[in-house]
Amino acid sequence: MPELPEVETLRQDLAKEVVNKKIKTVAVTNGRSVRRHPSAKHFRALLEGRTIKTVGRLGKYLLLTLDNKDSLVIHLGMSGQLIRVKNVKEPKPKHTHVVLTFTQGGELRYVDPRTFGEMFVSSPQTAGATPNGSSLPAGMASGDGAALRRLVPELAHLGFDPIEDMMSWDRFGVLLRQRHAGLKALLMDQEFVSGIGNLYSDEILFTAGLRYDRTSDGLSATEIRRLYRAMVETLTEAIKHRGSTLVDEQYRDLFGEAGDYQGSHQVYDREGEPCRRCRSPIVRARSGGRSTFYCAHCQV
DNA sequence: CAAAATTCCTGACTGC
DNA sequence: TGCAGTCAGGAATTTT
Repeated sequence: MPELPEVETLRQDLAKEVVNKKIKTVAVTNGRSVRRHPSAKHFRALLEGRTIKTVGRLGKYLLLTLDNKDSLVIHLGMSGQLIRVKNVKEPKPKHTHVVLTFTQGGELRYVDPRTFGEMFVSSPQTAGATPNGSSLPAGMASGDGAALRRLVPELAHLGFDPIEDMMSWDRFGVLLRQRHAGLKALLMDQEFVSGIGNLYSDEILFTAGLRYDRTSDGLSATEIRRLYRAMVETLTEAIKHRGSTLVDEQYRDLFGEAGDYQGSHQVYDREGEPCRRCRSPIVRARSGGRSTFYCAHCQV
């Protein structure tokens, strides 16, 4: 399941591949993937003829801004893939639901077996709640979280982006103490911090040396600092490795290549295997309906 | 058959 | 009693 590092990898590649490309046609073969729109025709009409200007990201959402200030928003859900194809003749994989064909230079395909993901076009002006409708800052390549949020009112509820929106440990501590939630649940709460899912929350908590069920308002100053550092470092490292592709998972980058970070996993999906730090077996627990992996010795 | 995990929704429970 | 926050559980989904 693509989380922040996988989505960021996609963003970087999309920025090189589709910026300044003009969308000639849009084919929707599964309406569920564009379910926010009244119809597939509506979705198509908003995209055809538009040119992609920038590629941003907020949490797990990709934002392709268009030349008319609308944004094509993409969330991959659990099994979504974006594939850049130069040769339009290439056979379409099963579960290809949306295809954007460019005027010159191939197409962008959206593939999503489980259809939890979605695409939609957002208009800053019509969606209201944007008093001054200020336009896109020139030269914005990746995400200025505040600017992106202004552009896409549908994403206004998302919490800060841990990579784009840096903050002090003090500030992070204030946010933690405003809540009284289990650390894992909080890290996965997209309204608190956006982009972290089951895999990376486990990895971050291992690196921080904190158990998943510690409460957010019960951390010492040192622990707060460790958690913040672990969050930024883990995600940054995973981005360097172009994300995680699990054995049974279907995350692939824009060109169909696997990520490389799975080999660095400390706890995720390692039940019973020795902790890389202390050799004691990794424990699997259940939290919020999800599998949780941790080291009972290293994480306190 | 169960498990995997995303967002959204609802109902239950807790503390003040 | 009510309210806000937290949390568990279910739906939608397909593959292994």
